[in-house]
Amino acid sequence: MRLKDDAKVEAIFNATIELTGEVGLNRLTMSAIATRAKIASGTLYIYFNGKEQLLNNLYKRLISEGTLSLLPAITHLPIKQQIFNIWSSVLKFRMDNTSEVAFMHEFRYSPLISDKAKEMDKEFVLHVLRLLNEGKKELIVKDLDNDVLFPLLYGYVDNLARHLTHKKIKLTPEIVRQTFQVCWDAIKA
Amino acid sequence: MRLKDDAKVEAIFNATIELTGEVGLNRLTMSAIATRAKIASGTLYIYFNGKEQLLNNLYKRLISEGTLSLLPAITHLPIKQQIFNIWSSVLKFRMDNTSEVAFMHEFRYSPLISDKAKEMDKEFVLHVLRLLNEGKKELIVKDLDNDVLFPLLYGYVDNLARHLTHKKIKLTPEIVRQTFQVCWDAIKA
DNA sequence: TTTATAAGTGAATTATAATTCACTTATTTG
DNA sequence: CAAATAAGTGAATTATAATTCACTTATAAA
Repeated sequence: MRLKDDAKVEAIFNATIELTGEVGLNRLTMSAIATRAKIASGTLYIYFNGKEQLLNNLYKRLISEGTLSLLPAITHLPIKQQIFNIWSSVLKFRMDNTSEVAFMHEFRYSPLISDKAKEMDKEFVLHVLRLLNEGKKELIVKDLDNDVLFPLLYGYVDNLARHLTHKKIKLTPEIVRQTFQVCWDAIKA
Repeated sequence: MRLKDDAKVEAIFNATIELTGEVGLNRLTMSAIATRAKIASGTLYIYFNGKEQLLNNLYKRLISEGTLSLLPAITHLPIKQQIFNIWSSVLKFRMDNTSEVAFMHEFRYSPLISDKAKEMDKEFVLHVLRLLNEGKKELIVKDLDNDVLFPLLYGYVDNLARHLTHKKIKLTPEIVRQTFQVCWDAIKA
């Protein structure tokens, strides 16, 4: 018997990301994915039950690469330092993987997304919320509800990366520094 | 002869907004729109050339309601006050019109959007950028590039409104105050 | 080697949804 | 009121894209 080919899954995922960037989720077709991945359309159904499953699997994979793997291993640094590290790596990831991020964004707000996929980044969010809470305990972060603080960090990084990418502005250490300063001023006590 | 019926356009727009919220742009069909608007599918094509035109027209209408009309008439207030007024009205608009905002968001990042529609909010953005520039001149706003400052305001309001809506948190004057304070601390010199 | 099994194929099928059009109806205007 | 014109209808058509399946190939295991 023959075994499934990991390289094919990669090719399928890459094709999906590329095509979504080019034509969007709406006009993304299974046959286009197959052609781009250099396989037959039927083969897609050997690897995935259908379009939704394919997209959800890709999304879950990207979320784990784009969030969990960015959490720093070292957790004994000062809070501000830890938040800076996360800010910096998330911003860098989003600037370095624009097609992937575009896919994630479009998919996240589409009705194709499954509940399970939606929950994938929960662990990452929880980590940041814990940091904010510790910061409040140490009196270095504003004593405001996380529902008010978290959207600032998330909304800013999301929009900033999109904006810089759109205007073809390269991410420099200076920009990382400046934007973190803006963030920190926003949330610091 | 018979005249076109403005109320029908309204019904079509409302149906489109509702349905997009329920099933998303992907599964939004012309027949569903027609049924919901209580008209025949063919009638849609009397009012619009097709799906793209319908969606783009709706988007343009919503943008002008959701941005330009929110710009304050009075322009002689202090910069900080003006920014607060805009912050407050944009946040309120976004919390009060969640279906419309969801449509706008999904459509904006879809490939169906026309270049002209994309430019609709330019005037609004320019107004805010002018305010930021004046703030810098008065030394009350950080002397950073607008490419760094603007995404904070836009990203935060966008994400905050979505987050509060999702968690069914009502917008109180206290939240408006707190979130503006966060913003202002972020951008103030 | 052989063979059993599952991957791989892509034309054909099926499903879905956009759009058209021959016809009916309402309303304006002379 | 009658005629003209454009709105309004929805079944039929057309377009598009998901999915299937009878068949071919590759390869792991005997």
